[in-house]
Amino acid sequence: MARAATTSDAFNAVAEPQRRRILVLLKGRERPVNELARALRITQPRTSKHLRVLREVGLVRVRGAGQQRLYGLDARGLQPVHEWVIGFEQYWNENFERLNEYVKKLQLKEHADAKRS
Amino acid sequence: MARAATTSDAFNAVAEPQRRRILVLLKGRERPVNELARALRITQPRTSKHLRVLREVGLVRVRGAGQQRLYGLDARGLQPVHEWVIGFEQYWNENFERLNEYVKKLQLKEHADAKRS
DNA sequence: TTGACATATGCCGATATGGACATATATTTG
DNA sequence: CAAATATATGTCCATATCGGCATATGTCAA
Repeated sequence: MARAATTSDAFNAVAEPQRRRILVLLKGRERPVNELARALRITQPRTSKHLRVLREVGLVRVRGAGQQRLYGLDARGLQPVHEWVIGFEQYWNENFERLNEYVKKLQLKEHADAKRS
Repeated sequence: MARAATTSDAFNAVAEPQRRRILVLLKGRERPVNELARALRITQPRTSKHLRVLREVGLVRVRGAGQQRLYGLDARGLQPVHEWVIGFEQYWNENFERLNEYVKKLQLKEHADAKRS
């Protein structure tokens, strides 16, 4: 088995820098493919392929508008990512660092006390 | 150019389910490789390789402890991921959905009014 | 229908897996 | 030093890209 498909879930889809940029660009409003391609300075085919991946994991929606196809953000799929990551927030928090240090010192102290008694 | 290396950044490292599980397991305390392998029910070599990736992006630290090597969490590298995702929070928020609907209706109304005048 | 413009797809090449297995390395102990 | 235990690495295989290019598909206008 090779690496998981980028279309397997939001985690994989979002691992690609260009796709993250696309999602950011779609924050404000819907945009047609060519506009995205120009903004990202990548070819149109590549843009379409990234959009396809994003569509397959449900992070964007498409809507035909004449000749164009307008892509819009559907960020709900990012919620699982957010929930997973938020579970680690305390570990990079400065306060947690302090608490951590404090606990360590306490443990050392208790250990020393136990030996002494 | 092929897909970005899993060691290129936290986004890629975390795209792998097993690696996410490893990070979760390391939340409470440091653990040796074999313990992680047993917990994940994957082979030891595979576990070591996942740990290597996590080490290369700085999400875990290693510490020799006798024959064992204890891996510990260093979640600071997840902060960029969190910051990126949090930028989309408003878009999956129920309140935002409502606001969105409201704005759309307003726009429709204005459009109609403009026509009428 | 023919053009023109906007997108989507197919194919090729180079690369980086993730998993299984065998094996090298490192550390502790007798 | 040799054996035992814990890890790390190298190799092989199958697969999934990502990018570029050519080209098919779709839509609108004259």
